Amino acid sequence: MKMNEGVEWALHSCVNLCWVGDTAVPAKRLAAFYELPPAYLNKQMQALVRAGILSSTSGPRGGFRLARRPERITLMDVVTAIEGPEDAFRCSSILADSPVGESGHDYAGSCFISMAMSKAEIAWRRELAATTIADLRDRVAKGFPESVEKIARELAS
Amino acid sequence: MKMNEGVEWALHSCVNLCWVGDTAVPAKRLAAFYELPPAYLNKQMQALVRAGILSSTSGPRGGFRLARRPERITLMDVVTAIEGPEDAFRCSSILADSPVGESGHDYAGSCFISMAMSKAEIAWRRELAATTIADLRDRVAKGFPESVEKIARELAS
DNA sequence: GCGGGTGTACTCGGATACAGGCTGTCCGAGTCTGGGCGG
DNA sequence: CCGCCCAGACTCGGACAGCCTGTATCCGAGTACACCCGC
Repeated sequence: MKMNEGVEWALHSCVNLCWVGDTAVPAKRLAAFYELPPAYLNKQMQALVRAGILSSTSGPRGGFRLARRPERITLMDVVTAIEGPEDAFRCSSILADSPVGESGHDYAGSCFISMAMSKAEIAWRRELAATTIADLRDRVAKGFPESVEKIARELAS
Repeated sequence: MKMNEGVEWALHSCVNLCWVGDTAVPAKRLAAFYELPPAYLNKQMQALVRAGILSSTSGPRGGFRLARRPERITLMDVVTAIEGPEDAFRCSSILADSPVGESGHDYAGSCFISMAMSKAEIAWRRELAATTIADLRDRVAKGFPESVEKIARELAS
């Protein structure tokens, strides 16, 4: 169970986009900041666009920008955009194939094991939804104020 | 991010092993209960043995049994045994390759993004650790008492 | 000098290869059982 | 009748293929800019 590496890239890039105001930043420059493969980061950004987290512009002076205020973007939004909406644990209803189960029945909501695993994932999602990109931005601004200007300059060049 | 299917199999099998007392049940019979591939389930059971959750016996009348009381086995233990101890989100310290980072430094404990993701995973793990195999066993006993005897008989045959 | 048209370069977006891990299978080592044999 | 020995079968354990998702890349469609030409 390994999370898509794009989640980390997407989160870092979203926070970075907070510092450049409303100007669009191309994937190439976002990738250069962390020395990431530009085309692959572009693929991840596309997922964020489809999820309505970013908006994209083509052509010269184009690129990506935040589609809404950072206060309205949670970590949960970003994770879901990259990983998809499905839970990590998926009840395959093996009970349906057992002597004590009913064939063809969906046990995702009734099997105690599935319910316990779902409860844990909900706790995880709740925690992710409680933090926003703005929270991260503020922590960086408070903890490393000297970096902010440098990031903005690097992404603008 | 999809969890190993063996986790579901292992959890079901652990609960089932609660009903047979201290007798060993071979992987072949555990697998037959859910019509699972026997050799592959055996592979997952091996992981539980390595984690000290089950004990195994070779030869006729051999098989797997719980290595300790179900009250002492949490869902977290089983998940860790199958999936490994690593977190789903792994900080790759991309900050170290950025203009504002220190090359070679490990940012797993200082990067705000990594910290936020870890906090969510801890909530998930805490929830998993709060439920034991005994809890699941009791819920089944309370909710489906007529199934218990049937399971025990099926696994003994 | 000014406006319009065109060419160019830039960027996103999706289609296309490559790799690693999960899924599934097979065979060998070890062990317990059960029956046969000898005392 | 009892105890020992041996053959057989059973089970775990690790080594070996196949597939599917994540990783990485490339090329085409669309667009905005900048330059050039004509008025």
